[in-house]
Amino acid sequence: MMNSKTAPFKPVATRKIYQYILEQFVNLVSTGVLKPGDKIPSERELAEIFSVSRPSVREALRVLEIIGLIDIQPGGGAYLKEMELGPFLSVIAPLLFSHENFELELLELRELVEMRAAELLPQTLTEEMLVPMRAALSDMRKALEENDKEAGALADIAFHRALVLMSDSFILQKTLELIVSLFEHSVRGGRSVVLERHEDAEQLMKEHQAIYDALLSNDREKARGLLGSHLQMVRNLYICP
Amino acid sequence: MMNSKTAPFKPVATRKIYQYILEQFVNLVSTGVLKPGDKIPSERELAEIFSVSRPSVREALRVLEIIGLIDIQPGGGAYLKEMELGPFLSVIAPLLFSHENFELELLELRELVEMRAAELLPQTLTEEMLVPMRAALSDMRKALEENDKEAGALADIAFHRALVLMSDSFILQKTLELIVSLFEHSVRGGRSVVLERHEDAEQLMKEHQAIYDALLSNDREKARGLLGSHLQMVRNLYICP
DNA sequence: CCTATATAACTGGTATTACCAGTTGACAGA
DNA sequence: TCTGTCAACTGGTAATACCAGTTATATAGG
Repeated sequence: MMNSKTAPFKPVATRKIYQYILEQFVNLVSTGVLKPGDKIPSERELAEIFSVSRPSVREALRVLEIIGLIDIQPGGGAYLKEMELGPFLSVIAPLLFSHENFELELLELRELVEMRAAELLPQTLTEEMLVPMRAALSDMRKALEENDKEAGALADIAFHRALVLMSDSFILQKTLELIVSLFEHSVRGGRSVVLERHEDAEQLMKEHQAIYDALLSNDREKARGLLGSHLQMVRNLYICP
Repeated sequence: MMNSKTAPFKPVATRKIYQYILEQFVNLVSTGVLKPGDKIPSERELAEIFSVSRPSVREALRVLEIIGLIDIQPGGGAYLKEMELGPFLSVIAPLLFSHENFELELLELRELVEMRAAELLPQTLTEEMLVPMRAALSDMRKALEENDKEAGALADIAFHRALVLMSDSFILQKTLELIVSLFEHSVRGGRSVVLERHEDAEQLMKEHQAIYDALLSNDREKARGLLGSHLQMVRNLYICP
């Protein structure tokens, strides 16, 4: 065998065709040339454009589908969308959730993220910044009145999303999205997010309202304290439902 | 168009063939039937086993490759491995790093994770628990003497990995892995992890040593404080290199 | 007998072709 | 105008072939 010292050559990287196609797509998306909603040419057209066979194109599209960058409608076509990790997570979820206590640890991580987001809130909160949070709050109130637990859970998530959004930290937002997605893919996820007892939902609603009020009066410290106890209560609800 | 209220039917979910294959693989891995190192039957065999065509098998394998669950050697075969997010991240990295300050925010998230891990350390630290950390420390010392910056960076990561490992929090470990992987895929990543100035490396080394010493004497509070200032310094080094 | 080389039987990568099932839109008939 | 049909798409799947590698075996040389 030839020693690397005698032959100072570097291995020639041989990438597969689908990787080149993938790279082009990702680059076009990240540079903004391709935007969500855009329609992707048909597989046959792409094969011709890239001068490759249709299977190669399909492998690239398969990956784009898994990373949640395109939506493929059989008979229709493929459309770009805002990247979402759902499809990917639904594949690897069984691997993650085989670990004991994973969901509880997820909640703890969420606590960490949101408490940090609360620290990073801007000095002064304008009325405008609070709009998404207020919307989530009113949604939650309506859901509570109509006893629509599904909508209530969604509004709950929207509230916390709105909070992290105000922190203006890209990575905290992404991390929260990841946590939420993971929770949705958990075994108990679908049910545990939806509160069974009406009084619990009402209690959570009040806590959200209190946090919002504190933020409205620009008392960030108070809001952070309320958020902390709120998250702790959510965790308790999860442990003993 | 038929209203959903007049027709209480639910859409018939039509899953694609590759998804069924994918599901079987993931389930077999998560239940431990298939383990890392196992060789996967050839594409032709799998096609026969599943009674599908080879392209369908290939699409499933393509996804398994992207999620980093198998290693495909052209001409050789496909082997299962411990799941790693590298291949997946290398695809979506351009999408994430198009955001300004993403790397800095990554460091901040790491700070959050490690500080939390330091909180979760067990009450009493046995000699055994500290073995990985001590190993990383000695690696770092050796790398410093030999002026091997590459090895030094690796040992640095290993040190922090060892710290989070002691927290016994699965999700914190996974989150740190994610952060490290993301950093490796960043544009500056490869270079910025490697310190240029020798005196900086020596300084970091001393701080690591101090953290280790504090843990060895079971002074968790002191260790946590040292870790905090250490991480802050790393961030400063990153901002003004 | 042992080693080295050549050969054969694999492997995955890619291309080609074909057919099916579903969607879509235009067009003709009521 | 509405409705049904039909043609031209779309993606999903299959079958087949060939190439370029690897691996194992067998064979020829020492």
